[in-house]
Amino acid sequence: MGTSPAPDYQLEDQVGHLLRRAYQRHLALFQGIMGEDGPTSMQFAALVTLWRQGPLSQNLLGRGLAMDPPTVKGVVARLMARGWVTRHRDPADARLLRVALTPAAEAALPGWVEKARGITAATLAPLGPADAARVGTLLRRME
Amino acid sequence: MGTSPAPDYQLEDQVGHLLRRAYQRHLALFQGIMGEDGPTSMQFAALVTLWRQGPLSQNLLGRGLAMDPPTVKGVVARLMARGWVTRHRDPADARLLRVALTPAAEAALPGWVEKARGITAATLAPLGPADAARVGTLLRRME
DNA sequence: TGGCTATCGTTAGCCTGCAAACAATCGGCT
DNA sequence: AGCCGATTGTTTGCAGGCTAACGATAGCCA
Repeated sequence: MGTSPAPDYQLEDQVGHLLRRAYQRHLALFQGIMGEDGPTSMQFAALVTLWRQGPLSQNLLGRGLAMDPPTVKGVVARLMARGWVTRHRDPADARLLRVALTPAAEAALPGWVEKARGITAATLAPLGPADAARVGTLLRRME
Repeated sequence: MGTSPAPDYQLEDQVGHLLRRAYQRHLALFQGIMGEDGPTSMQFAALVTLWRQGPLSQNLLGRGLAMDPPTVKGVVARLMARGWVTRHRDPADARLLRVALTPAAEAALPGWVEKARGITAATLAPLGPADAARVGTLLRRME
């Protein structure tokens, strides 16, 4: 006679589970719309950040994206391998690695941003415009 | 003269980014409250599901948790290593691997569920009760 | 019976994420 | 000059997550 399962703890009702599921669906939409040749979700986030802010140190880039150093390193390495980013030591401060977009990435970014708008729209599609705005506000307060 | 960055595409406003950040914060709270000796987020989800539903095949367990087969395999392997779960071939259907809780896990589960309630509360703490309910409803519609 | 198809699980390979320990560099302060 | 603390990046090791390709079993149906 083990303890009986807590009858009022429903996994499917927990915020954590709901957040994971919603993010999971978003990532699937991202990959589907961006396609094989496009960047992954985090790769795109890094590229857009570099586009808007110009070359950044690995560390600063990571901070803007809420990624810890080992993760940034991996993402940047894959961006380099794909030819979308270069990495050089900062001459003024030898600790920094300046990450910069390549021309290829700059050329592709406008198209990717358009797709990204579609991805956001698809993620929010089940909600009306008013609820889409609401969920944005609420999630921002939960960060 | 590269194309100028899309001025109205703000990464921080995209649902995907907000979902990731909120989930990230939730996981940090989970780990902090559950502690070193407790299960991880997904390990706990698996254990609770087995508690409520009884022994399940690996596949069914994964379906209940929205995990694909390779991921389930890893989670179950770690649960076995921690002594919280056993795994046996189903005598009636040789394809199935029946996963079942150990007495150790059953004994610990009530305490873990209590902590899990605290984790949900902590995740939703920035919101009032009304907004907490709202975000649940909205996320469920986005799944 | 024999074969077809569906289901279940595994492997390999890739990507994201975290903590902890470590090396290198910089800046300031003595 | 010399030291110390802060910052930056790396490595290692672990956990989760996906696709694609593959073997084994079960169930059905000709």
